[in-house]
Amino acid sequence: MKAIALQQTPAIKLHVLKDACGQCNARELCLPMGLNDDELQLLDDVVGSRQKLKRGDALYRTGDLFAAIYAIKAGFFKTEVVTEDGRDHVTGFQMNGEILGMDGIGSDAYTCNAVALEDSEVCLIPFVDLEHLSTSVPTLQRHFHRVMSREIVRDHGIMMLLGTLRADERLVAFLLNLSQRYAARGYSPTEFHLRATREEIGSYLGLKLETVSRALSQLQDSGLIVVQQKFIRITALDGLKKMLAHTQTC
Amino acid sequence: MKAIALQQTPAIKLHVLKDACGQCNARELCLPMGLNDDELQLLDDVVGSRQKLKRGDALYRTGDLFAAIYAIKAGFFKTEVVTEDGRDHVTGFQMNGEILGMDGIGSDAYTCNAVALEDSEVCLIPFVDLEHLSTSVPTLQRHFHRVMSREIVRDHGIMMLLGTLRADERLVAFLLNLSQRYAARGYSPTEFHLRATREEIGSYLGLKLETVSRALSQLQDSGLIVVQQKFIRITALDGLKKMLAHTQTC
DNA sequence: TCGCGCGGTTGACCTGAGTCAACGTCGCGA
DNA sequence: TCGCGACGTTGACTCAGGTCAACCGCGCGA
Repeated sequence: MKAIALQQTPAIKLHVLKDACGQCNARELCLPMGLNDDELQLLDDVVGSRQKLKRGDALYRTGDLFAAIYAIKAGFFKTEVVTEDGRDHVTGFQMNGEILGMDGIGSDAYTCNAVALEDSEVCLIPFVDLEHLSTSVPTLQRHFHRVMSREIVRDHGIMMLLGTLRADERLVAFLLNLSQRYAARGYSPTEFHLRATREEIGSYLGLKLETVSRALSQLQDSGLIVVQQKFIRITALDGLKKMLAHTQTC
Repeated sequence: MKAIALQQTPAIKLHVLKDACGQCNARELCLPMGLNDDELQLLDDVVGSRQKLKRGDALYRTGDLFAAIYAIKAGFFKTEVVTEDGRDHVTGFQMNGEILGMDGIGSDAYTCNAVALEDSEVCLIPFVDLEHLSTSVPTLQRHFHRVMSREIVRDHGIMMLLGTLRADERLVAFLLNLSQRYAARGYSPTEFHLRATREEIGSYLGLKLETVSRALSQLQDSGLIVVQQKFIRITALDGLKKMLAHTQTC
């Protein structure tokens, strides 16, 4: 095993230099998922420049011409839709391995703002190239469709949340979702930093910032979590899950 | 003009017999949008059986194995997500020319129920065939991506609605959306029948059925609409639009 | 180092929508 | 034709979450 790995070193070096998908620690969650080495190489050729963003920078804004989707290499983003009359609403929080910009495909312009909530890095993927490559790499085509479909399913989940859950239940669903996504990335599922403000979380959950603050305090008083500003420790994961599970059952 | 049309009759007859996309009156809103005649023929070959549904029939249910998406030829559907604990939530209403089933792509199983709200007819499109064809017909590939993307954008709009609008504003947004979609299909934008019950509308908008009823009555009292059971006549389209536009502006 | 401002918490009060209940109406099947 | 059941409307009351306001504390820049 070791010997084989060593023999492969030169080829791997090349990848490292290119800083490509094959070496990205988000690859297993990202677009390359399920691709073999050859297909991965083809995708590498399509993935364009990396782009670094500072906290607060917008990756794209509503109305910007659509040309590419973005894979998040590292960092944390929010997407928000804004109406003419100034109302805005956070539609999601995205972390490494997730894809940004699919909202732009339908109208050749992005329909929301994507803003970095911490210093971040993304990979630009020109959409025409991706479409072209996916005509010859069925695995990639299929996987891209899956990614889009899951975005739709995710949105349905949020619609359900916004339409049927109480304030504290929404908060719990949000925390459990974060917990699960951090776990999938090898981070602690029970200790993490919120990158969003109470106001952004509130916008996402259809609540006011005061309500978010109160609900967090209440969960802390119940001994389910510990809150220190943006730091969250979940002390009773099962307890949180139970809060969601049997709300209307009994 | 007339003569040319007559000359084409034999070819058209063939299509009519097949009852295919080329003759479907929903084609301009549906998957064939933007395809030329040759491409249309290829798509026709892929589109499988038609399927008729009675009011109340489910086209598919949560957990059913995913194999196809469906184009609505005629009729009206709702999609609803259901949780283990019995909560359910209507995520959308679909009419002719729209695509159902894209929620199933991501996990090889449908993630919601699609139920006919009136007698309806759909075209079954085997998904593997669609993916295969779209590798050789870029226009189709691109259009399918657009359709999925628009679904995402639509969902973002509903999230905004659920997160930020008051009950009466949600109702108005819902009515204006229906109005606009009927108009796009050549029906009256100001007179139509709701196919959904007050409860289904409420679920969609994150409201209780009583609130929907009250909001409708209130809009009628304001002279903006006339409600007779499921029949709606919009008497002041501008007035409704204004209700949404300048809610927080002044 | 200090002070300012942003983000967060908490309390008091208010209101929009939910809840519960009674009643009306339409359409269908016996 | 009648009666039943599903759907819809309306009223009275309740309460979850919004609003407004005061205060705290941390971090950043002068």
